[in-house]
Amino acid sequence: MYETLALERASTVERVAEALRRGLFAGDLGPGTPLREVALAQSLGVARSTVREALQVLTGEGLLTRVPHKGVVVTTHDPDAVHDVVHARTVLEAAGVRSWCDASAGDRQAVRDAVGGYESLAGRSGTPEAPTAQEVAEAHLAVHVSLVGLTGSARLVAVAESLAAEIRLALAHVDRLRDDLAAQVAAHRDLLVRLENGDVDGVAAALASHLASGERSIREALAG
Amino acid sequence: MYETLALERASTVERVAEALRRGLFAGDLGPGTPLREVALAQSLGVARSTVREALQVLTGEGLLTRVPHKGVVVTTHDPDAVHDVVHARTVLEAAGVRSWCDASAGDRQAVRDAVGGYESLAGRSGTPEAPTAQEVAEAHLAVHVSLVGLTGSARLVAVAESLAAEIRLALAHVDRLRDDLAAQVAAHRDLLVRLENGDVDGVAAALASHLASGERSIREALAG
DNA sequence: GATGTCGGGTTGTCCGACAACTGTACGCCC
DNA sequence: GGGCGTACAGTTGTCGGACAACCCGACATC
Repeated sequence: MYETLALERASTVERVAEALRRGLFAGDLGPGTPLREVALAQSLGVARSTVREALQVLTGEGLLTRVPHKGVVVTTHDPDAVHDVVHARTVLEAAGVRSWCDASAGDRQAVRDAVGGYESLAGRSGTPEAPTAQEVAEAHLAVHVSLVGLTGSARLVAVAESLAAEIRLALAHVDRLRDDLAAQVAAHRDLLVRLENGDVDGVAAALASHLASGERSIREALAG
Repeated sequence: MYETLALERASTVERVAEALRRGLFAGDLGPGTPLREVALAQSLGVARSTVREALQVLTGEGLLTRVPHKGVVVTTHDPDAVHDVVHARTVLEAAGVRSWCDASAGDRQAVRDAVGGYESLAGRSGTPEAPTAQEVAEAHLAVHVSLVGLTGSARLVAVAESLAAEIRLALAHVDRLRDDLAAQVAAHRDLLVRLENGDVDGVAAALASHLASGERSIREALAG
């Protein structure tokens, strides 16, 4: 009984971390921006120790970088780091695709749902309730994470989400993927169709090139 | 000039975290053991806030688990968690093995060195300077991590190390792998030989069964 | 037996303080 | 002018203490 009940009590640390995350993804806090502990504590109305804990949480997630005795700054992504993240995602998602046949029905359905969500979001573009760039990026990344979910490993999914967060951070400032949104969605739907048909190797290859092209556009955006 | 110079200044937080890690891996702190902040602060001679930061670091690494308003305890591994970790490692190491041909010479050499280190350590067994169980486990895990290194992704290596740490924790209390140390070493040497011969698929399969058997012995040890 | 109350122990958060460290600016000397 | 030592302001790293919120078990009550 009462299985569906739950209550969320966010600690102050978690609320501070969440506020910073919002600022990060919204682009208010660009890469390299230093985060001063006292200033944050004052403007948020919390103690410095609380801010420190929140900063440490985000540092653990790779969003911030701590330099001893100098402070915490928003992580900057050099091309090598971008490549590393994309490479890691390629490995994880390829592993997920390869286990499509062995995956549980629920995990497979999660992929279908994620693609469907991406589609329906894109379908709203141009209407009064057009999705924001952030929502689109979110839905897009959800598709990719759901592929990793096919491995059935909660830990790998957590890693994939962490990697996605890093990429999202790099994209927060350079979002110009919307020009070909329809094509993007179609490409992902195509991947799913081929998966359902058992074309595992083909999907893996297509995925690799999809991610590589994504990496290129991020690099260009960072360089420009 | 001076490229080889370096100096390590460990912060107090890091020293506390390291001390706790030692206790964890040595088996002094069994799964489920609660870690009281004030008591730790007193016995280590540091402030409570410092202990809190160290605990948060280890919590981020998955070694400890924080329960709100109740405290931090040593993470306990149910069979599902063990399976998840082993499964994740299988995926990562298989990915590494598959990229043997594309890997850099340095990464390949790292595998050879790791296997060599494992062998030389095992060769000392029975002599006056016999290796401790902990050293053996360390060398064994180093081999597996080096396989992930073949992917060339620093982030995946970091994940592999974190997973290895979790397993090492589960093994800290149930170490009875030494009975067949020579066979273990030989099996890993065999993997390397087959890799050098290009038998990628064979190695991947052997690796999977090796990890699965490792999982079995951990499960048995946990159940017993 | 279910419910209400109380008290001890622990965490969550805040505050204030100070040493250690970093980067910069200034003055000095060769 | 360039190298060197020093002083200074800003920031982090660590400390100690304080108190409310909270969890849990024991006890009393209905």
